[in-house]
Amino acid sequence: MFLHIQFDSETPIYQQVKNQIIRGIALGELSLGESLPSVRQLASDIGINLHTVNKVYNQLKLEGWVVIHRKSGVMVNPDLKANKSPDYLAGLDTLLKNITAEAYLNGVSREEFIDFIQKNYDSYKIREEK
Amino acid sequence: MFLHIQFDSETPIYQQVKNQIIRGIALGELSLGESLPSVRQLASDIGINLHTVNKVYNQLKLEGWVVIHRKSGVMVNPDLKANKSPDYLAGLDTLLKNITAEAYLNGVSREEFIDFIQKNYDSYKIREEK
DNA sequence: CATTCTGTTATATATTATGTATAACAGACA
DNA sequence: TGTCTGTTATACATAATATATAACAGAATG
Repeated sequence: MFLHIQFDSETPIYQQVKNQIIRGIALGELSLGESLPSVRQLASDIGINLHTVNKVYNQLKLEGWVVIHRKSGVMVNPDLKANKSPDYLAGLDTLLKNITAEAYLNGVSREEFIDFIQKNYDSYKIREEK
Repeated sequence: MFLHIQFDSETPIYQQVKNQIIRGIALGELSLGESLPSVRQLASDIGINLHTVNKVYNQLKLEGWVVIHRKSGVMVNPDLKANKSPDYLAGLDTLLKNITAEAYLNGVSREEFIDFIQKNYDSYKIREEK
């Protein structure tokens, strides 16, 4: 797996795992329909508790990123749907307002900021399941 | 004051207050050198505890957003300095990678995203102290 | 000098979030 | 029958968040 967890980070472990899985899908490192490790396997790989992984998978399921079948386990949702819900957009709005304000005050120019966003977007490409 | 706190939010109160003060500076709603309410006053206005506000002011001081003088109280730092430290930039990098990945998967186009960033930046302008 | 306002510190308490530990359950599959 | 899945239950420890009450020390003002 491609996960790198910082155990001394202020960001909770489960949040780091969750973020990296979602990013993995966007980058195409995880294809749609691809199987993810079992809760026990991933927990063992990272060196964390089973329940922490289970929490991640559960949230990913609730948010539609993965589907879970008994026994077959967890896989990236083969039918990912765009979710521009009002709640999501409202949260994104607030988040970006705060981040850009701080970046502006810290001397990050609009051009720098946008260039960074563009480079990120250019690296994203959903990889279809085979 | 211009603060609007959502008490049912997952975002901690102190974090909301902190974000809104920083954003207030970027928007020019707070001028450099402007006095902020005392810890007790602001706590009373919002309807929260004195210590929660004190925590905010303390973090803002440590990060250089405000200066605090005994008795004269808290004011927006008249000599704000850009802080593009490696730590800050690394945190911003990780944060934006995660946000853009999720936005991409949720169907927010690069153009939409960038347009939003631009409009934010256009609204920022530090207001100098008089 | 006494009052009043500052931020600050100290204690204590309550609730929630995070993470771990151990165990067991039920479905699916070989 | 084992063995693998996710899932649930229970318990525990630690940290984060927020409140409550009280007191302290510096600075300004009457």
